[in-house]
Amino acid sequence: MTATTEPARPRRSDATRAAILRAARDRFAAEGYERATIRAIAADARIDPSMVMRYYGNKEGLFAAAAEFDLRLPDLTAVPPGQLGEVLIRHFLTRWEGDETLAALLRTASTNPGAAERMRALFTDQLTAAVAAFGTDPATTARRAGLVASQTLGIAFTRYIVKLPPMVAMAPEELVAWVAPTLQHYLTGLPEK
Amino acid sequence: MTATTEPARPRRSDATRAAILRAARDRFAAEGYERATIRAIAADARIDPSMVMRYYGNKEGLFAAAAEFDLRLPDLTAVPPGQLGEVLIRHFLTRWEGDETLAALLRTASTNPGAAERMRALFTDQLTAAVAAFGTDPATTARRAGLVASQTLGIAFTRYIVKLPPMVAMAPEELVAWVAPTLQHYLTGLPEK
DNA sequence: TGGAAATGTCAACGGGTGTTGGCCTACGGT
DNA sequence: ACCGTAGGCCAACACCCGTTGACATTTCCA
Repeated sequence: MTATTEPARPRRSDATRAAILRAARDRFAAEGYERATIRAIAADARIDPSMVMRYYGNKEGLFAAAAEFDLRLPDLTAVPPGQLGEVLIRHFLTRWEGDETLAALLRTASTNPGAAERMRALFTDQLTAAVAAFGTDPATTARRAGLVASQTLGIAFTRYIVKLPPMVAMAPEELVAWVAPTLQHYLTGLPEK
Repeated sequence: MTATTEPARPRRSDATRAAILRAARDRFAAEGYERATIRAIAADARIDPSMVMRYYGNKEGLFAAAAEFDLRLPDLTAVPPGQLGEVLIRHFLTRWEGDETLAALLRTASTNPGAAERMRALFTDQLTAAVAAFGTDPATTARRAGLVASQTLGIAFTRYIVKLPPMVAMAPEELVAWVAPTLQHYLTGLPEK
C-alpha cells in the first residue's frame, strides 16, 4: 500500500484502458447504449472482450467511465450581466463540438435510466449552481436552469443526434446570435403576463 | 378484389391489430426501440408473438405503424402575427401531453436511423411548411423552423424523456409564458448583431 | 352443409449478447 | 536468475432476441 490517495503510479495497462475508453465513447456516441456491443468496442480497441470486463466490471461500469462529463461552466459572476446568454451558448457550443461524450450521454439517456439520472444530475447540480451564483430570486433559479437546459439540450439533440439539416448547416456564430437572447431571457428576464 | 382503394371493410382481426399497436406504442415510448421486445408487446396484447409478424411483417414495420405521428399544426396565417409564438408552444404542449407517440419517436430517434429520418421529415416538412405559410424571407424559413424545432424538442426531451425536475414541475401555462417569446423571436425576429 | 380463407397457437431455429473461468505469456522486483 | 503476478487470449456458457413454419381452430361465403 503506497498512500491513501494513490499518486497514480502508472500501470502498464493504462494504454489498454485508454484505448477501451476511447473506443467505448465512439461506439456509445454513434450507436447508443444497447447497439454498442462490448465485442465491437473490444474489436475497435484491438483487445479481447474479456479485458473490458476485467477493467470495468460490466457494461454499465464501462458506460459510467466513458460518459464521465463535466460542463466546465465558467464563473458567471465575472460576466457582464447583459452578456450572460451569449457567453453561455458560446461556451456550450465550443464545449461539445469535438467531444462526443455529450452525444453518447444524450443517446443513452433516452433509453437507459442510469444515464438519464446522470444527465439530470449534470444539469440540476452544475447548471443550477452556476445560475444561482449570480443571485436571482432563489425561488426561480431551478426553473431558469431548467429552461436553459431545455434550449441547449434541444440544440444538441437536433444538431448532433437527429441532425436536422438547418440546424447542422448553421455556423456556430449564427447559432449564437439567434440563441443568446433566448438564454438571456431565461436567465434574467421575467415570464410574459 | 373490391376496389383499388379499399373502403375499409372491417376485418375481424382489427381488434387484435389495435391491441398490438397500443401495446407497441406503450413499450416503445417507455423503453425505446431496442429494449421493447416483440415478446413483451405480444404479451401485453395477450397474443402470440407470431401474430405481430403476420400483421406487421417485422419489428421495423411494427414501429413504423406505431410511430405514425402528425404535428397537426394549425393554420398559422389565421393567427395574429404577434401571437404566433404563444399559439405554437401551446399547441405543441397540448398536442403531445397524453399522446405518448411523440415520446416513442423521440426515444427511438436517438438510436434508430429510420426513426431519426422520420423525425427529420416531420419537422422539415410540416414545420417548415407552416412557417413558410406566413411569408418571411424564404432564405431564412428553414433556419427559423429548425430553431423552433430545437426549442420544442428540447422541452419534450427534458420534460418527458430525461424528466428534469424543474421542467416536469412547471405548469403548462407557465411554460407557455416563458417560451412564447422565444418562439416569437425565432419566427419573426432577427438575429442579434 | 361443405370447405376455403382467416385467425390464432406452439415449438423451434439460428444468431448475437453479456459474462465467466481457465490457460498462456512476459514483465519487473528482488 | 528467479518467480510471483499483472496483462492478455480463447473457448464456452446461459440467455434472450427476432423470426419461421407447421398445425389447430374459428369464421363465413357459396
